[in-house]
Parts: sequence; structure tokens; C-alpha cells
Amino acid sequence: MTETFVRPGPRRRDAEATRAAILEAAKKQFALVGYDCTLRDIAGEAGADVALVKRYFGGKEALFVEALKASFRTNDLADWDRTTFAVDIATMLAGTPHDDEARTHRFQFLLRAATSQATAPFLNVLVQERLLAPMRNWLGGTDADARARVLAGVYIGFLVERLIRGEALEGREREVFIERVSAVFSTLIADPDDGKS
Amino acid sequence: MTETFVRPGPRRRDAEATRAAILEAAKKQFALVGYDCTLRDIAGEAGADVALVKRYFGGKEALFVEALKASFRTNDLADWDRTTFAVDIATMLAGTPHDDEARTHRFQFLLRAATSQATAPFLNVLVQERLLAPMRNWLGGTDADARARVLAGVYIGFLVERLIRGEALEGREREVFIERVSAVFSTLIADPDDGKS
DNA sequence: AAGCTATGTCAACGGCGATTGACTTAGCGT
DNA sequence: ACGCTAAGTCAATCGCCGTTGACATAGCTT
Repeated sequence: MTETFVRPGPRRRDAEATRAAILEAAKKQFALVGYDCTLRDIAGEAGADVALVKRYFGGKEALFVEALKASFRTNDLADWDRTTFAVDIATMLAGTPHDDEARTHRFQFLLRAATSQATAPFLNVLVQERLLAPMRNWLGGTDADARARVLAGVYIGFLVERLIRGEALEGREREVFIERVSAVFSTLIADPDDGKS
Repeated sequence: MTETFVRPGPRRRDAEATRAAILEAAKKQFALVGYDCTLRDIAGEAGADVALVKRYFGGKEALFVEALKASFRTNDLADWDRTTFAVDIATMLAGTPHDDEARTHRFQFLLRAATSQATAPFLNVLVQERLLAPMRNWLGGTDADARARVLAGVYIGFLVERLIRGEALEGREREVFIERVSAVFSTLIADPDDGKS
């Protein structure tokens, strides 16, 4: 057993890993609790000390921005299937936020940032690059820009609705919901010029 | 001039008016800044003293709940015209949040409450009563419940989109946006069973 | 006019959390 | 083996904010 385990006990003397752990904890806490979570909680969850937050990130606000950026790295729509997209999304939206923790965390993060004057302008750019641009490419066709806006808006709206609702839809209400929501999405992703001369 | 002006100088010795002023300031601050605004700011804006917040509302949390309730009293869809509804909404959504401060404040309040674990369950009830129920009545027709949910989700989504966008759409992008958004709303408010035997 | 009460003002307290700097020590280079 | 540096720990500080109780006074009642 000369093999060195990377994490046998509490991680010590590994700046990179510590920094990463703090960032990960920050992403989670900022999403779940909001900006007014304590650095002590974040550091605690990361198994680090508060002072290290300052050393590695400079301060709370800088950590927030960094965590916000990091939360947008994943690009989940890349592998969406065009043929089942509408129904898949609608079904997901009929469920609960808990079925989908990772996305929900990122989304709450986005909402918090969107409703904070300090981060809103910054978020605008981020949404452009990380959400609208990929969507525009994925959509293709004419006026892809404007259509991406519409699609993004509707998508966000249903995520909020699901968040507020808190629980899954059931029975006939669920069926009707899925049917109509998928109809909306189907319309939105269709190229309006398809079939024209 | 025996006429008594209600507010000649700083309002004094009028409990009701003071309470109302504090509540009004709270609605604004909670919406703009979030729960972590200071009571001193709220009181300051209301021209009152912090201690009065305790006297009239009991504490910060109680004030928050009261302000949240009060922010949901207005029911703006009551007098929407069914024939122009879709285009009116779409046009409004193509503009900026600043064109529409009152609605924007209420909406930001909703978002904040939705992203806070403490208030989310409470908000759920409120949204049911103040948003979904009126929408359901206004919509009418079959499956009005599920259709109201869908309409609410889409509506919320576009409000978020506008919030993030921050500026008005212009030129061709604006036209396409209004056209497609109003199409979505038109579909949503239509009774699916209309025209059936 | 006197006095009572509701209304408003003020200052202090207590806790909390971000920040900061001094201290400890692991891990590596020499 | 020795020490230097970077990584981690600890405790103190400072400011902020909600809360609280003591105090001042306007305005009504009698």
C-alpha cells in the first residue's frame, strides 16, 4: 500500500483542492440560502477555515461572482433531442424541484442574481453567452435570436412556476399541463419559415 | 385657510398614516433590496423611527409577511380586454421594467419570496389565491385550472426575461418578439373545447 | 386648563458575521 | 537535517442591525 490516497483524512496543504471545495460549497449555499448565508457555513461545509475564503477569493462578494460564473458552465441543452424535447421538458416541469436538484440549485442562483441590482447587469452578459447563444444555435432558422429569447423566457417561467408550486402535478391536471406546455414548446422551437417557398 | 392639510410637515401623531407609510416603504425595499434591507432604511424612507416598526408590526419578519400580502392585493388582470390581451401583454413585455415600476416591484417581491425556503410554502398559498384563482376565473372554459397554471408560468417567464434583459427591444427583433409572444398568449387563453361538438 | 394616553424620539445593548493579522505547521528544496 | 514558504488555524476587532426600554410630547377628554 505505497499508493497515496488523495483524501485520507481532512484535506491538508492542498491549496487547489481547498479552493475548489470552497467554491463548490459556495455554489450550493448561495443557491439554497441566498447571498445572506454565512461564510462560516460555506467554509464549514468545505472543511476549511473562514480566513481561507479571503485568501483565495478576496471576499464574500468576489466569491459570489465566481460561484455565479461557475454555476453556468454546464450546458444541458446541448444533447436535447429535438423530437422529444417538448414533451421531455413539459414532463420535467410537471414534477417537483426535488426531482432535479442540480438544475434547481443553478436556477435559484440565477433568480437571486437576477433580482439583485448589484449582479443583474453582470448576469445579463452571462445569460447572453451561456444561455441565449447556445439556444440560438440549437434553434437555428430565421430570427433565431428573438426566438431564443422567447424560448428562454418561457422556460424560465415554468421553472419559477414549478418552484412556487413545490409539488408534482397529478391526474388530469398533470395531463392537461403536459399537453399544453409541450404544445407551447413545440410551437416555439419550430422554424416559422419552414415550408415556405 | 382653515383647511387642514394632511401632510404639512413631517407627519406627526397619526398612527394609521405612519403605519401605512412604513408598510409602503417596506413593500418597496423588500422588493428592490430583498429581505436583507435594514429596518432603518425602511423607517427612514417612511419618515418614521425604527422603534415604530416594532410597535406597529411586532418585528421585521411580521412586517415582511404583511408587506408580501399587501403586494398581492392588486388584481390587474380583472379589466384586461380579451380581444387585445395577447398583443397588449406582448407589447408590455417588449418594453423595459422601468416602464412599469409598480408591477416590477411586486414581481421582484414574488421572486424573492419564491427563492427563500422560509417564505416559499407561504407564497404557494398566496399565489393560489391571488394569482391562479383569478386567472382561472378569467380564463373559464374546460380545464381552467391547468390552463391557468400554464398561463401563469409563461407570464412569469417573460417578466423574468424582461427583468434580465433590462432594456427595450427594438426594430425587427421587437416585431418578431411581439408577434410570437402574442401568438403564444392567444393560444393559451383560447378554450380548447371551443368549436367542438 | 389639567391630565392622561397614544404617538413619536432617542440611545444603548447584544448578537452576529465579515474581515484582519498574528501565529502554527506541513511539505518541499537545499 | 535545516530552514523557508505556502497552507491552515485562531482569536480579536469592527461595524451593522434588530431589538428594547426609557423618555418627551402632541392632542384629545373632561
